[in-house]
Amino acid sequence: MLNERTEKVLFAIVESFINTNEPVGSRFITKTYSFNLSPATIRNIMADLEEFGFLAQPHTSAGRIPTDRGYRFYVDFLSRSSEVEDAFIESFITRLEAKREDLNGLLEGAARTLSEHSRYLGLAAPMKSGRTTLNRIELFNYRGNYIAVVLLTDEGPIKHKIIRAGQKLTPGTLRRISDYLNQEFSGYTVDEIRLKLVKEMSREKALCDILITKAVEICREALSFPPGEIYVCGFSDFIGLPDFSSRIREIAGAIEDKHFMLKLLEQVGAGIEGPSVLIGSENPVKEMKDLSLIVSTYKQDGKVAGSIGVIGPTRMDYSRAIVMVQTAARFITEALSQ
Amino acid sequence: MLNERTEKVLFAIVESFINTNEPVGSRFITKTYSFNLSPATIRNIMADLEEFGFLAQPHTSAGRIPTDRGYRFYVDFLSRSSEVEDAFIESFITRLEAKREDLNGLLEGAARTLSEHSRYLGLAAPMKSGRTTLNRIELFNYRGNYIAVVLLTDEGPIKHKIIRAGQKLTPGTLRRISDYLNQEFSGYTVDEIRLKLVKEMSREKALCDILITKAVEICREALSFPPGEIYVCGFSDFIGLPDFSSRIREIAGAIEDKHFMLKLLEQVGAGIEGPSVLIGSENPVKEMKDLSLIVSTYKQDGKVAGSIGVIGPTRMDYSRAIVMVQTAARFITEALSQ
DNA sequence: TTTAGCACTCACGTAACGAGAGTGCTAAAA
DNA sequence: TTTTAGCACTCTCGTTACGTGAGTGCTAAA
Repeated sequence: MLNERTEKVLFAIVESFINTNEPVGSRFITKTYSFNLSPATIRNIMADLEEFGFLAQPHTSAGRIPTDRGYRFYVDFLSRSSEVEDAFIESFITRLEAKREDLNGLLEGAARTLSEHSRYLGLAAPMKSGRTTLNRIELFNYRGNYIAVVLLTDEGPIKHKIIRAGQKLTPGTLRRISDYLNQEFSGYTVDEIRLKLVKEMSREKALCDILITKAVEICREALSFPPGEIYVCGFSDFIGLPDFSSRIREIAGAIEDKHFMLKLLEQVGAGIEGPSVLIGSENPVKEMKDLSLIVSTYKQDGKVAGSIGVIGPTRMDYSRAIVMVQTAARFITEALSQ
Repeated sequence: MLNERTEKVLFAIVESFINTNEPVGSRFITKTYSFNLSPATIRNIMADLEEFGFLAQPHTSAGRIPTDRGYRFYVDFLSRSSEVEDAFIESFITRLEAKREDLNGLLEGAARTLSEHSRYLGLAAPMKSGRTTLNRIELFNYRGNYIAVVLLTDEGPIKHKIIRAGQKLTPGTLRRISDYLNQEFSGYTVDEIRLKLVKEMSREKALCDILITKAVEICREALSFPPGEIYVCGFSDFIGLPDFSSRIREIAGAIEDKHFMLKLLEQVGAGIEGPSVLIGSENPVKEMKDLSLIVSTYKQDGKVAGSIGVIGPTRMDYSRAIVMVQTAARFITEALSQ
C-alpha cells in the first residue's frame, strides 16, 4: 500500500512531531532529513498520507500531525532495540534493592522510577486478587469481640481483615476453626474459594455443625476484599505536559478513578507477553482519546502476577517508553524470583 | 482598631468574593447588603481596610479582594454554628456504615465524602505510626526461608511485613521468639520499642542468647515501617477549580508529595481540639500560598488517633468546610468507639 | 516524475479603540 | 464631623483591523 519512500516520510513526520510538538511542514522535513527531495514532492507525499488517514491537518495552511493510525504505523515498525539509559537502570536498582521482600514497595518504587524517567504517568498493579492462591489462614482474638484474620497468599502480600465475632471464642475453638479452614481452602485461588463457599453453605446447613458455620462465616467476611491496589505516580509532571493544557480536568478524573485504571491495565496486559501499546482512540474510553498506554506484565513463578506501564500523550516517545516498560517488567520479574 | 461598621463591611466583602470570585466594588456592596450607605462611603471604608492590610486591589481601577489577613479575620469571627447539609451526613453514614472495623476503609471513605461534598481536596491520615501502641506480635514461617511478621496495634490497622530469616526456624523456636517479643514489647508504642531495641542490642551481646538475638533482629526489621498512609481524594475536581488555572502543576506537585502532606497534617492538627484553619501564606510552604487548609483530629479511646481535613483555595467557603470537617471528625471518632 | 513558482489560506501578534467598571478626590449637604 | 454627589481618571477587556510568516495546493515547466 505504501511504498518505502512514503513510509520513510511518514516515519520522519511522526518522529519530528514527537520531538517538537508542532505541526510539521514539508520544508522542515527537507531541511532535517536528507531525502534529496524538494518540499513540493514532500507535499505530494503528505497529501497521499493524509488521504490514507495517516496524517491530518489542524487547519488548511498548517503542517501535518500524525493521526492515531499514523502513530500505530510508527509503533508497529519501530525497531524495538533501542538502548535503555544507564541512569534509568541505575535508579531502578538502587530504589528497589531494599524492597525485594515487599511487593507493594517494589511496585510503588517501580511506578515512581518509571514516571520520573519517562516524565509520563507511571503505573503498577498486582493482578486482581481473585486469582491469587491462598497459602494459609491465621486467626487471632483481637480486642475482645473481634477476630483478626490474616490471609497469607503465594504472591507475597498478606491481606488482613478485622471482623466482628458474635461472641468471644476460646483459643481452642479458634484454632480448630483455622485448622478447618486451612485444610479446606489453602492451595485454592480466592475466586475458587468464593465458589466453594457457596457450596459449603448449603452443606453446612445439613451438617448443623456450629464450628463449621462459624468458620465459613469468618472466611466469607474475610474474603470481601477491598478492590485492590494500584500505584499511580508522576501525576504532577504528567498534567504539566503541554499536550493537555485544556482537558486537564477530564483526564485527571479518569486517572483518579483507580477502579477503572485497574480494569484497563488488566484488559490490556492480559495474555500478551511483551509490552503492548494502546494508542489514543484505540482505547475504549473517551476520556483517554489523546492518551497512549504502554503496559507489560510481570511474572512470578512463571505465572503472570501483575502489570506495569506508563500513560502518556499520544505524542509520546514510544521507543524510549516501550524499552523502559519492558525493562521495568523484567526487573520486577527478576526481583520476585529472588 | 476596627469599628463595628467597618467589620461588617469587611465581612460582606469577604463573603461576596467567596461567592463570586470577582473583585468586589463599592457599588456592589451597597446593592447587595443594606448598609444604607452610599458607594462613596463604602469606598472610604474600603480604603481604610486596605490600609490596615485586610483588602487588596488587583489593579488601580478594580474592586477589592481580601488578603490572607482579611480571610483570617473572617474566619476568626465566623459563627461556627452553621448547619451541616443533610445530604452530607447521609452520604457519610451510608458510605461508612459498612466499614466500622476497617480503619483504612473508614478514612478513605471519609476523605472521599468530604471531597465530594465540599468540592475541595479531602484528606485523611492516621497518626504517625510511631505513636501507636503495639498490642501483639505474631510470627509464621512463610514460603521456606521467610518469616511473616504481623503486628497487631491498638488502633485497628495491622501492619505486616515479610522478612528473610537466615535459616528455616522450627515452629517451636518461632513460638518461643514471639513469646519473648510479646512479653517484652507489647503495650509499648512503636517509638518506645525502637528505643528499647537499641538498649536490648547491647545487653543481648552480653547474654549471647541466640534466640533473643534472632528475636531482636526480627523485631527491628519488622519495625522499619513504610512512611504511613494518607488518603487524598478529589484531585480532579480540585484542580478544575477556576482559582488555579495557572500554577496547576506546582500545586499538583505539592499535593502529590504524600510525605510532605502527612507532615503538614500532623503539624497543623497537633494539640488543637476543634478544626484549625491555615490560610494561604500562613502555610509555611510556598507552593501552598494560595491554598487554605482545614484540619481536625479524630480520637480513639480518648487519645488523638489521626487527622482529617480539606484543602481548598484561600477563596473557600470556610463556614461550610469547617462544619464539614468537624462533622467528619466526630463521625470517625464515634465509629472508632463502636 | 519531480520541481519551481505563485496565489491563497490561516493563525498569531500588535495596535487602536470604545465600553464598562471602579476608583480617588473635592466640594457640597446633612 | 460625617456622608454624599459629582467628576475626572485609570485600568481591563473585548472587538476590530492589519501585517507577517508559515505552509499549502495547483499549474506548468524541467
